[in-house]
Amino acid sequence: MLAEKVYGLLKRIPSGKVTTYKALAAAVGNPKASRAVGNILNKNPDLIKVPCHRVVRSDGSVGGYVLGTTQKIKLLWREGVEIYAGKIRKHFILEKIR
DNA sequence: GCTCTGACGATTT
DNA sequence: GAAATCGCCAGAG
Repeated sequence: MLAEKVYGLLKRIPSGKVTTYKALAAAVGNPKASRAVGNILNKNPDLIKVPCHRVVRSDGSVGGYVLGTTQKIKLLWREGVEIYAGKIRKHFILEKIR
């Protein structure tokens, strides 16, 4: 099950860093499943256990969030991630997951 | 089990 | 460089 892996990997993402849907998909062995990954996070069963707000789009844009992108950005800043013009600074993007 | 959906990605206007 | 287009995959109905 892809969802299981995704959640597992997400928990490994350190605070102050973010990752992309693509990297996440690649990490589970399916680089093209980025879309599916987003779909999974969207239906995220445990918003507390899984830091889904640390996942952004590969182009640097924030992407979506159940509580709204605004809230998402807010959370990221709180963790030390800088975002300008709705774009995540690439320096904070963890493209390789463990 | 088939069809539709979507928090995406890369490419092409 | 922004917007539309096509392709991809895993869940949900």
